[in-house]
Amino acid sequence: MSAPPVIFLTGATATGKTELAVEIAKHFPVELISVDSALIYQGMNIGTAKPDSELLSQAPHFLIDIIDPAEYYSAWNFVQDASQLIAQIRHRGNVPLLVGGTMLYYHVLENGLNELPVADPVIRAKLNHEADQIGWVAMHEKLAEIDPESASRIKPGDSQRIQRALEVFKISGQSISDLQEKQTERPDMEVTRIILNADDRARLHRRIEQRFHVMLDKGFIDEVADLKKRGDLNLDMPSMRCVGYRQVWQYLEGNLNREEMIYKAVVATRQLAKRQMTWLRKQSQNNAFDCLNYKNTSIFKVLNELFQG
RNA sequence: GCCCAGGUAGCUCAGUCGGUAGAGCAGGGGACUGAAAAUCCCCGUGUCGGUGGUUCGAUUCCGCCCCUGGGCA
Repeated sequence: MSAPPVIFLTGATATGKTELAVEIAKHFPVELISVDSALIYQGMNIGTAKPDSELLSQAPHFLIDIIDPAEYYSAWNFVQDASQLIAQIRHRGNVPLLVGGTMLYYHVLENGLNELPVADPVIRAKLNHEADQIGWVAMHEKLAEIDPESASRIKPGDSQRIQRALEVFKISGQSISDLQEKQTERPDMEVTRIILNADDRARLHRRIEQRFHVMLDKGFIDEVADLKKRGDLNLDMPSMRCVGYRQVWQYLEGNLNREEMIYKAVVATRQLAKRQMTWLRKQSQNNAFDCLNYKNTSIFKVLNELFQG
């Protein structure tokens, strides 16, 4: 059989990716790989809109619940994990269906990553300490001395990228711009892309707000309170910077009242969706199916044709 | 009913000693190579509550009206 080698199913948050993936899995020989930088965390279920255990047993997803919230994961880790899984799934004769909304992960999986040094917590801490004293603008000036090219590309306010560029130089002695200039090997992969478009923005915003209230009803605040109680997590960790978790954490610390917390969490989710759509707009200029409404079964017609080859 | 304070961008407010106005947030667009649900960049015309008056010119000063707080009855 000549099935499509890899399917990417993506879309902004709250557009129904998971439901569609499960539906597809019922009808086609696919295995699901989650492409989501928040679903990787164990114990972060309600606020990440993680599919529940019943759904997961119906339609198993790889790369969900793979690390503890105190641990770090990265785009590079994702590429390693996903590539391996894709190969295994194909070996079994199935089609990998990648589903999720972390657009950087899709991007690096398709386009490859340069060989760069891995993140080093000690160096990052040092750089943060230095930045606390002289400020990120001054750090940016230091970057300009060692690597004018990336300094011109990275904005003086972009602390995260300034830190990374300095870190790479400290570890490797080479500038990140030099290292990134080298050609990356592109994985040999034919992608069929399904993008769930948010039909209209106002409706998506309403759905986001309603979904957050449902999360609260399901006990989201308790979930965060339990994580906070552990004592080894903090707001600087990627896990606790996830949309919703950050705001509820601040609420639990008394820095936001309940109303502010809800408002800010909803706003943060909307802004996330907007950033995702910026990536998607670029993508849909390529070979995307834009499925405004998959329930009209048009998507299944397309998939049928694909799987029949 | 009287007194006071307000009514300016979607919201909270600043301001114009009279020459039609600007911040924060929201919102929109964009960037994106080991934190990415992260991090960052760009974008501000709105009957200045209504209506009369003074004035070359009123959102700004004056009168009246409407609305919202608070106080007194």
